[in-house]
Amino acid sequence: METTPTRKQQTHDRIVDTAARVLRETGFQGVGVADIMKRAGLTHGGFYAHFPSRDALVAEALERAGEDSRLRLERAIAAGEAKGASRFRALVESYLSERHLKCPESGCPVAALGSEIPRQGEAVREAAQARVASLLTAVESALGSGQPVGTAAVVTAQMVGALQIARALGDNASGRRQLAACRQFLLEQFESERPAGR
Amino acid sequence: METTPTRKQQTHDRIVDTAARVLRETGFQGVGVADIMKRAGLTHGGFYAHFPSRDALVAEALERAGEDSRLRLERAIAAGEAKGASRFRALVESYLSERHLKCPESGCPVAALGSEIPRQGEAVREAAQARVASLLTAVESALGSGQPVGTAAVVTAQMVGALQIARALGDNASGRRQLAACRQFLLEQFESERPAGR
DNA sequence: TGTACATCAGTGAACGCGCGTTCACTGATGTAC
DNA sequence: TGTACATCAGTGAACGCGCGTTCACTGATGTAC
Repeated sequence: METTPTRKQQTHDRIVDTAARVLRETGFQGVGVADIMKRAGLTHGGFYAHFPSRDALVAEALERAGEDSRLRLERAIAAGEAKGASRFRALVESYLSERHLKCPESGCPVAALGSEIPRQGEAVREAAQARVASLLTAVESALGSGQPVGTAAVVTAQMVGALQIARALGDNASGRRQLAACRQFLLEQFESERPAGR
Repeated sequence: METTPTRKQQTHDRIVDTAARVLRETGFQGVGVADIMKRAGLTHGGFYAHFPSRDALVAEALERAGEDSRLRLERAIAAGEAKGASRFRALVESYLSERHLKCPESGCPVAALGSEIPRQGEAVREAAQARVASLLTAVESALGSGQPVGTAAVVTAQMVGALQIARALGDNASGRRQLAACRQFLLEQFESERPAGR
């Protein structure tokens, strides 16, 4: 029963999308009710017709950001496979790409917000934990079979840490060196399985 | 010419120490002028006799937090060596300890604040970059010689990412599993050099 | 098809609150003679 | 050693501002007949 969305649902969606971008770009505290509404082309007064509180929006935006990012990764993996790369190589090259370094607003929310998660209220923290779990699952599924238990945890930690350190260092030579070192290591270490046809 | 600190210098020091703890516990936005002064046993009015702005305090607190954490790590490494462990093992076991998981306020500021660094003002960002560089150096010096270029970057990324993901998951079984997986991997992979006397 | 009315989505002013910052003042410490 | 004064560190009230939240209202959309 896939009905066409009502006007209100469309607006709700637009607000969440806006917040999902701003959230990754400016952090949890950067999501202000009035600002998000303005960016979505609305006035702030209507906000509470859509969300019971600011935190509810943040939790929803986090979920949206995670879905965005997961789909983006999946597409990159599919594109890589089509070119003959392994799923794991495609994952690593996409996650640790210079594009992801430069554009947190369309990237992984775990990397963009990691250190702030433990300080959030319960609803937001739970939404964030679901995103962490989803990222771990995505990494697990990109790894070839036959990797020891805990490999997804290792790879995920390294990817998230690498991106954060590179972003902290800045979009310059030291940041890019940090990314490249981790990219190279992960591929040498874990790209065990060749794609079909090799 | 090591003079005894004046009364004002002592107070300044106490404020910075307080802020260095609160900063790691509650993040950049958690450092409020009035709150920090109150915790240091003062009223907020006197703040600007010590610092030109809130940001100046944050930058100084970040530096202090980094020094705190570096000294703590060095002591742990020395203690580990005394018990016959390699420097690298001591580093990893200390950085990825359950204590560090539970107590961000006395731990590494890069792990506690990583994702927020790119969004800070220039002075704070520069102080943070110095802390990242210092952490990379500490890891480098704990690694045995003969590791390929970029190994410190790899190890640092993994440790920072592991701690953040573990903290996001919470101080429970899943958080501890995350830590343990990375601890084990790092030791198996990089503990090449045995301490003197073996 | 056209009119009357109810419902709905969004507006904009207002609120209370906490924040960073400023400043006139006070009480304690230190110095000059 | 004791007194008079200058300097210093810290106090507490006040400011302007931005934030999350509330609410009476408006104009558009949809429904009944």
